[in-house]
Amino acid sequence: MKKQSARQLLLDATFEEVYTYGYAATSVDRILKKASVPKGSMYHYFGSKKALVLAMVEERLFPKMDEFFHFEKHKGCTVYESFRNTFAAMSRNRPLIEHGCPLYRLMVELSPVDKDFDKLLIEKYNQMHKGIAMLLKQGIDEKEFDESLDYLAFAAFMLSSVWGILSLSPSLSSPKVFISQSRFLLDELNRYRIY
Amino acid sequence: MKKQSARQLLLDATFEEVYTYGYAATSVDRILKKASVPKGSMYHYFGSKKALVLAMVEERLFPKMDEFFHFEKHKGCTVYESFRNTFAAMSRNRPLIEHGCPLYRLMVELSPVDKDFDKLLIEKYNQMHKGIAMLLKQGIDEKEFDESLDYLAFAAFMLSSVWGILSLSPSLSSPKVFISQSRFLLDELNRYRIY
DNA sequence: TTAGTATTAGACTTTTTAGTCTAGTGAAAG
DNA sequence: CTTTCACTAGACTAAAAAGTCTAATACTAA
Repeated sequence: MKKQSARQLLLDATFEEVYTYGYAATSVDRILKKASVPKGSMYHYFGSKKALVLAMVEERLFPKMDEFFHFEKHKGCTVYESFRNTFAAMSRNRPLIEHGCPLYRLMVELSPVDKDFDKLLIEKYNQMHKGIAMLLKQGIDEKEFDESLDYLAFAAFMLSSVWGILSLSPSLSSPKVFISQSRFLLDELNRYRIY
Repeated sequence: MKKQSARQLLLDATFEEVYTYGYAATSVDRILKKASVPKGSMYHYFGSKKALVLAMVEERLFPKMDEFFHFEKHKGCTVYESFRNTFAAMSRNRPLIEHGCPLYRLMVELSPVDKDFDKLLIEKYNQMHKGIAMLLKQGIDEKEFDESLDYLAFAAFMLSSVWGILSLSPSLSSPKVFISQSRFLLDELNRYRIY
């Protein structure tokens, strides 16, 4: 399928540019140059800069999120251990540690000023929140965690905290810092474990 | 001193525009219109858009931060209670809950791409981190908290988490959500209390 | 091969951007 | 009163922005 090649190149370049510079500071011309695609092609596939970036969010950013954040019970692990493993994997993910969470960065920039972006980004937020919450709930159901754990609230807290840590200035961010800070989340979760 | 009035109006308008739209999406012309100040005056006081915003950060945003985040031991309170009070006060601060932390939002947008902004914002980060850490340290010294509390790491975690919570999409943010999520930070701190 | 559609190409337009320039105004000091 | 200088005023410029347009080209199916 060579037919989609220009479209795919555009989405790839758009992800990189927006991840680096943010939405407002990204220019269509720079995307075209990076993708080596002429303007006519871009406006053939996408109606506007905004439409291009919205498509990029769905087709590049969301899948990338599923790669970064993997909240499922790992084989032969408790729920607690699964979170521990996931955090450890995140700390080893260079782009994530260095550039922060692409979804959250876009949310910080655009959610307050654009309801189309807000709606789309919140869809993914809800999905992730639900994923984490269900995993915590599973831990409660399987008597790993105490019933007093407010799994919905804690899932939201985990998301906020992790995004907060990841999206600090690159000068403040490193695998070690991520491990050190995320440990407090694990410790807090550990409070609810039943021995 | 009427002499400084145009300058002050510019800084006020710049804070509002940048807090709302971010740096890249803020235009000098809109600032001038909002402040009702002609262009000549602006370029008399400030050499460029960037210089204007850097001045705004120092003269408006930083003082605002000291207002929002008040990490000192409150009179007649334990350190734990002081944090609890500060969080409660933050949850009642409308602009903070609705628009997020202005420093963090700017850090997310600019730290990765502009070292002048990064340097300035990190200065404030370090100051706040130190303030929180010293307060925790005081709690350890006064036997309120166990020595095992890594006060530097926990102070960093608190900052990241609070910023993460505050700067979520406005659709996800509310006083209740802030209280519910920040409670986990207090619970975690509570683990280290000596009774 | 050919007709028809999808894609490419990039010059062009319009709007907006940051920033410049020069003439003027007003207050304060001599 | 007058000189001086900080400040005002906004028209102007140049660059960059998003988006349009038309003609050429490459596929694809008949």
